[in-house]
Amino acid sequence: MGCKEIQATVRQIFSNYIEKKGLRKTPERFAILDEVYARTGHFDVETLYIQMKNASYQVSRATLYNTMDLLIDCGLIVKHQFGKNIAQFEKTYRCRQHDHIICTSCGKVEEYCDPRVHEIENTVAQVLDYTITKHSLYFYGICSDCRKKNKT
Amino acid sequence: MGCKEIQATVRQIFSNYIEKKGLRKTPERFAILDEVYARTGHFDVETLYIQMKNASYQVSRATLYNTMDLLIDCGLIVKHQFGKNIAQFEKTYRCRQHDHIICTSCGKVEEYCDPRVHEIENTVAQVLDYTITKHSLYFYGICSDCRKKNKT
DNA sequence: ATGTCTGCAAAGCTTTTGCACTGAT
DNA sequence: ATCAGTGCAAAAGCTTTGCAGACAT
Repeated sequence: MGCKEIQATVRQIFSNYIEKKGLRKTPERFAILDEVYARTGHFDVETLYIQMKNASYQVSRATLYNTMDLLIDCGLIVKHQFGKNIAQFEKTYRCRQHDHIICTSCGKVEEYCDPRVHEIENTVAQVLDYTITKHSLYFYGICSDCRKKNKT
Repeated sequence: MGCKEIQATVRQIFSNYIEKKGLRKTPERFAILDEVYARTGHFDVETLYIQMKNASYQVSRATLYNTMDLLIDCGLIVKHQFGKNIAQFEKTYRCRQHDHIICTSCGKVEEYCDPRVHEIENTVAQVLDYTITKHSLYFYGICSDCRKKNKT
């Protein structure tokens, strides 16, 4: 599936969601969705704002925050708080579900996937009687590069 | 081990830390430590500030934030970001290590402990070559109470 | 005595809100 | 023609910072 097809598909998902919720299909909302899906990796609202200001489409911060909430609600993006006060976002469609490890020395973020996370999720859901909708798992530590540098 | 003994012990830990770092043993720092360890559960800086203002000891927000950083650094408290922008803190000494599940409907926070988290940690550390110092794991969902209410 | 720590207030940053205008339905 | 959505700017809320005075060493 190429970039164009993914764009078309997520637009369709978003479109269905908007209809279902009885909201309006504004050009801003789809422009933001495109911009989000053109990005790779993590980003924050301010970065997206600057980028869209400089590029073809102008949007306000208010609309960006509003649309982020919609995209989260329909599952097209996820929101992270990597220990800072700046929320980081990440697209999810056609992206393998994964968790993150952050190097506290250089700030590098890497991804991994371990099926045991879901096993734990199932156990916790059963024991505490929750309907779990999402999880967030982060490991923090020192990456091998930083370990070497510190020894020098 | 009673409350008094815990207070004495954590004061000693903090005292050693301050000496090792070449910092000063100010009354404010120990007053904040006491207050933190007198609390149960999670709290934010503003709550602590109000409480200390109303109680025997007056401290500034600046000192509170400063001291929180020290207490985190010496491992006497941990900092959480439960998806909001308000940092939540929690004491750690003599507290069983645990993770959290948050009800997205009523905001209730419950705790659980699953040994498989450490197994995942070990695997990730080995595969990606990190020295992992901490992790944060949160599940989000709907608790049984809220599920019942929504059906009414 | 020295220089770190404190308190206060101001500033900084991200996010939210109020309001008038715009545009999707 | 409605009224939800947008943009702008102001406000809000948590956290950090600058600076003068206080006090631990």
